[in-house]
Amino acid sequence: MIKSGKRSSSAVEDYLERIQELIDSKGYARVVDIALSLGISQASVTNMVKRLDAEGFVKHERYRGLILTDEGRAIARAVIDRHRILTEFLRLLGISESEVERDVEGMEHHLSSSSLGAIESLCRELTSNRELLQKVRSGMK
Amino acid sequence: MIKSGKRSSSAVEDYLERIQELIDSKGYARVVDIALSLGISQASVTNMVKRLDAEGFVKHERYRGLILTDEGRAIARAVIDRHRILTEFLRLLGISESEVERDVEGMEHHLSSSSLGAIESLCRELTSNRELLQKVRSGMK
DNA sequence: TAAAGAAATTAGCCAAGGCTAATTTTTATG
DNA sequence: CATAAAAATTAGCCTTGGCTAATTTCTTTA
Ligand SMILES: [Mn+2]
Ligand SMILES: [Mn+2]
Ligand SMILES: [Mn+2]
Ligand SMILES: [Mn+2]
Repeated sequence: MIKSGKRSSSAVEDYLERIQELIDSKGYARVVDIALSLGISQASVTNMVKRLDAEGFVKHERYRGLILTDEGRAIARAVIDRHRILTEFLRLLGISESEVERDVEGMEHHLSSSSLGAIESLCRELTSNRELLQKVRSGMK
Repeated sequence: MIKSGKRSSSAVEDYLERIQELIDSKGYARVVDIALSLGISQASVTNMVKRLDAEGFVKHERYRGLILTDEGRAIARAVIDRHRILTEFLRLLGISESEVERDVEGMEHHLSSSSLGAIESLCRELTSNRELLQKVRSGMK
């Protein structure tokens, strides 16, 4: 029996995604780093961390550190995956880096795993078939 | 000189999209119809209509009707376009209708026109090349 | 080891976008 | 044309997720 897990908001997903990325790259995620890298205030991060703890996505010790629960990590990994695939997809299509970032950061919260799988398959095809890729790229206004 | 027009929220875009669709299909958009078809209360619609009027997206006469301004119509048309292309794209990939609807309704607010053009081109290619489409579809888990 | 500085938290505020209940206005109908 | 029903609005509430300013706790350093 798998617990269903209610849909997380885009904001919650962005926090979990960034927390996991910080842990992957520096080994820990401090409030100040989360704030800096998401471009929001430390106070806002403290509030959200309290919420993420209450909802069981992180374990938080006041004035100390922060770790992800299994559930929080699962959500973070899923978001990071969607981010990665969507980025690969739009880059393949020749979209400018700044537009890729903006589009992906929004779309990553609205992609079912079916759609993700389909786009993944499409990326594989576009990568292995450069002629196709050229054709698609040349068909854009 | 083209007025830049600040980014509209997803909620604003959903309202304008639906208002335009109602006008296209029945000739007018009443508060009660907007509420019914978006699945929200009439009171919430009245509030938003007031906001859309204040921001110049619709012209509203109290207890009377509602029309879109040029700016409102332009936004509505753009959202409807993104909705249509994304729907075509995910359907081509074989995603179930209910997932298509959910994904599209969210993603349509986060797609630059570059990305839209690229996906449009991709749809043309997938439509005219059934062998490619089969290959992509069979590559999905 | 006492300050100073950095990090975290709290308090209090705001806007967006929902809701229900009550009221007002318009429309339809006997 | 009076009244009932439908539509629209208002009033008042709530949650989410931001903000700044003030305060508290931890860490570094002279
Ligand atoms: Mn995001
Ligand atoms: Mn992301
Ligand atoms: Mn939508
Ligand atoms: Mn739509």
